[in-house]
Amino acid sequence: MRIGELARATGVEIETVRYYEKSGLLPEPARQANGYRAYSARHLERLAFIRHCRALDMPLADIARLLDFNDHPQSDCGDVNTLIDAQLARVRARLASMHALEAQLAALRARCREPHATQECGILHELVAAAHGEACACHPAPGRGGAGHADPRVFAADAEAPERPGRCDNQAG
Amino acid sequence: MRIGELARATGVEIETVRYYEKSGLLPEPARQANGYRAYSARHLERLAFIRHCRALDMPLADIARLLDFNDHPQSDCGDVNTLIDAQLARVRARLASMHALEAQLAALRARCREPHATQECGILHELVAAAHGEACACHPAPGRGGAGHADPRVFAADAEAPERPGRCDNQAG
DNA sequence: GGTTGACCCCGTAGTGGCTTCAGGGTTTCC
DNA sequence: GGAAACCCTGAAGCCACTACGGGGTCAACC
Repeated sequence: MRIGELARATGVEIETVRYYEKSGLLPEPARQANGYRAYSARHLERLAFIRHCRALDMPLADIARLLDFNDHPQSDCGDVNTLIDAQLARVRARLASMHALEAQLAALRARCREPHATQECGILHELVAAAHGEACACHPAPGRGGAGHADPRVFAADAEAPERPGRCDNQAG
Repeated sequence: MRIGELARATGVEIETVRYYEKSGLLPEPARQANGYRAYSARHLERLAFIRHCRALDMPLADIARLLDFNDHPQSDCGDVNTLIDAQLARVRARLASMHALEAQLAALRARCREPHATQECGILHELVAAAHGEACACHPAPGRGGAGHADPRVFAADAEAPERPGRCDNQAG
């Protein structure tokens, strides 16, 4: 099985397959006489597994660990739970902030229904007002002490990040 | 106002402030005799605006365009609408796929309640089965024709991406 | 046998939005 | 006067790819 077939069979792009190999997720396949990669059924299986986990938005490092568990069935699977829990926590945190985000954007969009000069644009006025610290959905208090902005980092950090100083104690206004 | 004060006032990290300057979002400030950056109220305002837009998860390129509209109040604001609409569409598409994701992860997690050997781990079994093409929440059909996996690219592409061949017609099994 | 086109190889660089690092200088406080 | 806090710059690292450049291989067709 050549790389193109493998790619078609799993729905993973050829470049991505080579990338997984380089990153150590997919073992190096045998080579044909001409240097082409020759994949086995085991590769197909493993790549499909990776693909599925990626569809679950897991980081490659976590997938590597799952593959490792899979390769060593004797080990305790407690860490699998932890791993899935962490992923679930990440997804839920993201989901929560994205709901807030959607509400804000929808409200923002409602401020401007028809074309007009930018000067009177409700959207820009709202954004500027919010930036000034006036009330808005994600930025309630005009000075200090409010819940403040949703932290942009929530998409990257959250759940298992080591503690860091907050960035949301907005004092402008 | 030095960079540290600006950073504290807006809740943006110092490095990020410099990064925004380098990317052209924030105009270069004046310098003190010792070379330190000296920011004005206008910078504070602009950075707060950027921060607010980033909290709305807008790409920096879009923010640059909003700032440009803001700087030219005479222009028509139709593009502001388009921009917010695109952002809203992106967020909604992401939300939808994240909801599906959460359901899958929760179902997966339910397969494994207590510690045991990896060999009997319901989570791994489910993942492997799914990768094999057997039924699972995101991968219903055992061969072809199902809705297939959620496309990982949905987080990057979606809404306004140019048409591309689908990657989800999984034929493994 | 020459050409076309599909397929494959490799290494490197680019994406976005930062973050970190290395290696310095300046200011402030005790 | 020495330590700590602050500031500077440029470059590299992060993630998970994606794209590019420049080449080799192979089967089919004229």
